[in-house]
Amino acid sequence: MKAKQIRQQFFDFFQSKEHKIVSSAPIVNHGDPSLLFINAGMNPFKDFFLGNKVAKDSRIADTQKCLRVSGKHNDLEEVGVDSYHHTMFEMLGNWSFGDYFKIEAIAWAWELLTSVYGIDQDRLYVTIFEGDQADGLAADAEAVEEWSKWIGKARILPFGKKDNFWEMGDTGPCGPCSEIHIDLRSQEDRVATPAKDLINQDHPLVVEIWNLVFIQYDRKANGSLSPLPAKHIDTGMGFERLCMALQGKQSNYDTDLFTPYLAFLEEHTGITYSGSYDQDAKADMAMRVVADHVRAVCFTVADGVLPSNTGAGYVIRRILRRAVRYYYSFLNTKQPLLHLLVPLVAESFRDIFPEIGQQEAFISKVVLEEEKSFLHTLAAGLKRLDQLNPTNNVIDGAQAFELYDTFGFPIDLTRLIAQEKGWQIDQQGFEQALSQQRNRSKADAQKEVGDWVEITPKTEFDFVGYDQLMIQDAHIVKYRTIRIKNKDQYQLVLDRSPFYAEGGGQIGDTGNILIDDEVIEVLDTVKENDLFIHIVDKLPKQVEGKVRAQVAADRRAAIENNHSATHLLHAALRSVLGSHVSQKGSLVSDKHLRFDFSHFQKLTPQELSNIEQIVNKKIRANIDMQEARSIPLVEAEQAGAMMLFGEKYGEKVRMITFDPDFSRELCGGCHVAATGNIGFFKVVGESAIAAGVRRIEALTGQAAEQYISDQLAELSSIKKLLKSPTSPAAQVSSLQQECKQLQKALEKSQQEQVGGMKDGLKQKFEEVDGINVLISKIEGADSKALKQLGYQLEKEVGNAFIVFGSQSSGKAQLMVIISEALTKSRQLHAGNIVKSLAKEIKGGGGGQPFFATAGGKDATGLDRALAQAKDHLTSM
RNA sequence: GGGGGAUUAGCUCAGUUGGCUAGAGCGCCUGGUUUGCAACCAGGAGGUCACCGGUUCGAAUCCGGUAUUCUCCA
Repeated sequence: MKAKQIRQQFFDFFQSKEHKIVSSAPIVNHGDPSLLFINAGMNPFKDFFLGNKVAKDSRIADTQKCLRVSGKHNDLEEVGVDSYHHTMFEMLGNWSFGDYFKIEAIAWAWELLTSVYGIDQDRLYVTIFEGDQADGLAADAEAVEEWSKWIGKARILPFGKKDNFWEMGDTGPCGPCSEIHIDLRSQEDRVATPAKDLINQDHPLVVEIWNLVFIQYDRKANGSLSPLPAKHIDTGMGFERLCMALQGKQSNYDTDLFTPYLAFLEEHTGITYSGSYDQDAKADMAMRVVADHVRAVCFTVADGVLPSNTGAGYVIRRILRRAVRYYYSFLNTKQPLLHLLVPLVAESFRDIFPEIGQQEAFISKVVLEEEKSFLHTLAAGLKRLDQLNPTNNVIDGAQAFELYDTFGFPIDLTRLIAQEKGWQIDQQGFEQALSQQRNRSKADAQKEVGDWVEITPKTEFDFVGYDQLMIQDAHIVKYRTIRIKNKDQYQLVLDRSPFYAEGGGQIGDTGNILIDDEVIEVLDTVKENDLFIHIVDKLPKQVEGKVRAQVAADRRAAIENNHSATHLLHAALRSVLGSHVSQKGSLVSDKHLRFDFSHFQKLTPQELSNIEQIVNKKIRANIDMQEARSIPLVEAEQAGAMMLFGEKYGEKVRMITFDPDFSRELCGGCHVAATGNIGFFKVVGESAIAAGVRRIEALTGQAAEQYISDQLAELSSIKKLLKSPTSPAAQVSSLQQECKQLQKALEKSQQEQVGGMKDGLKQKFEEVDGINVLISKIEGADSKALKQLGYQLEKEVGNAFIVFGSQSSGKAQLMVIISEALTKSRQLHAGNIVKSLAKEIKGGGGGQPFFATAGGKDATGLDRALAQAKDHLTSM
């Protein structure tokens, strides 16, 4: 059975059990710094379990794109080594939010696996929670009872808290779970070792395929458990493993989810994939690494993360580079390879995750550029490594670390090449350097977070800033002090607030809070989960009672101008450049706006001016803003709103429209009431920021006006200077040419001058002891010209000993030039001579045997110095 | 956010502890040669050594700052 069918059957089955089939949430977790990527199927539904939100449908099933690569679940270095670890994987799940519980969850799981998928019942085992004394929990008898209806008691195995009790965090919903394991070993192996001894032992063929979590308790802050009023089901089935089981394979990589990539790699590299998991089967491992990583990279890029050097982007970069490292080292490939696999990924997921295919060209480009850049990094590192000359054949830790840290050259590659050269690496030194770097970064990031001081117990917070900029009746909910880099920062939370917290690219509001005649400045507003935090300059003396909260109105108006203009720009870009344009980033401040979008070429001046014209036209049309503040996602979708990175199920969204036929976007930010407020829009910059991503910077309103008048002022002052009111550009161009000609003429004239002087000086040479000697004081020559003069004289006269003295602005200078042959035959050293002479002018100097200079403060000594010069010659 | 690099001709890069008039390959221009692929020979143009400041007799080179960029860590 093909993977595609397996997935479809899962959906069909749960649909028949009245589940709503929803699409996967984006793999990238925008806006939650504590979790960069979705790493489990239940992630997008967290709020339903926590009770923060109520699900519209109480039964849901889906397949969720997941990425496990950082944080608690760090599988990256495992991937490729074994048959079942992945960076990106799909998690099938069915969910009950306060609806059905263990009876149905267990019965349906069994039905799907055995009746629909036809898995041999003999190969299945289930585990249940055995209870925990510390928590005062008995074994999960209910689960045992339900399982007993379907499977023999001997195959229901109890396990402890570690394997069979699931908790989301330190507090909150949790409960026992029950896992279904499958034994895929051969008949002989099954006879030799009973499966029950291998469960939860990391055996590649005795694996968990489905975890049913029964959420029935609430973990309190004091560690105790209390029963939840509404019980939930949360299940997760690893799709790749399921395919392995149903396709009768021994490895996830042998399923049709991965074989297309392996086949392509075989053909492209000429190396045969043998499916070995032996430590030395490096090529096999490398192929698995590439096959796995290309999926992860495609999915994350499609969901809006680009390789970069921070945050989520850095994780993507590391995955991509790991793939390059492996094909570079073990597949004998030194050219970009990964991007060639992108079309295969797009094809493989066309029906279920169309976002890959929709952005195929873009993803390929991003991957290719990143590959190129890393291959370049590798080449530079190799060169550097080649120049290394280790003592005792050991590369010391600092050097290895420098390669890694500064030049991005992977340590395992260093090790590999070192081995080939018969060198070793001081591993300990490397680790030490690495941990020093970690500590530095940690020390920097350290901040002391003080406890919240609660004033008004409140869990709901209202943002009223869409409609009001000032309210009189807010209350302080809590406040705290945070110490960052030895500076105190004060944070305040209000029950209601007109202050917009930084998010969605829009910066946070500033303003003030008035309490009891005390004015507190609000320096910034930020969001922590759903909490709006006002960063203030001091803590109020009086914390109880009503406070007045007032947003700085002019600044906010400027922000709104820029935000609405961003929407108009986005729409204009799509109409001028095409619908492949999608937002890759955005910054909206009071000063300007910045919009990053996918597009492959530099915008022509014509395109830019078209875009400006469209935006300004829409501004002049003074279109009213239409706001749908809280509508279901589907409704927005049907209305044709532009979706950025996809949204997750169940979210209520806010839709902002400026003319239903022009701009309609999901957006949580602040906007003008009508586009006329924006006044004027002006693009001030267009540039590339990454492969396939361009950035437009623009100004609106007063800032745009100011920009234009500054430019015009500059132009008019240029015109004034040129005394040419009509065509300053032509004037400048002709001036440039004239300047160049003059420079050439000047150069020529200087050369002639030096030439003339040279002829005169040539006559002054006298022969001393078979050497052509010239000792002369030259007035008003700068050192560069003097040097040039000296060199030319030496060249033309030959066998020469030349000493020049000169002075300018009270300072004296000496220069000694000796023909190279003389420095050898007569043991003359210009540097030593000039040093000695320099004493007369109270200065110092030096140089090489054939050329040296010295400078001094005492110009009166110049004559004495020159007189002495000859002595140095004769005394030799 | 913190650490470490880099920035030299149109492009890719050399430039040793500060010391000759800053080089190479490719590309470009001129002439020659040649009906053979990224051909060969001779000559030539092209550089504010990222920018600003400092140290020094002397700075591409050392020091400080700024900008851009790469890289590792968080």
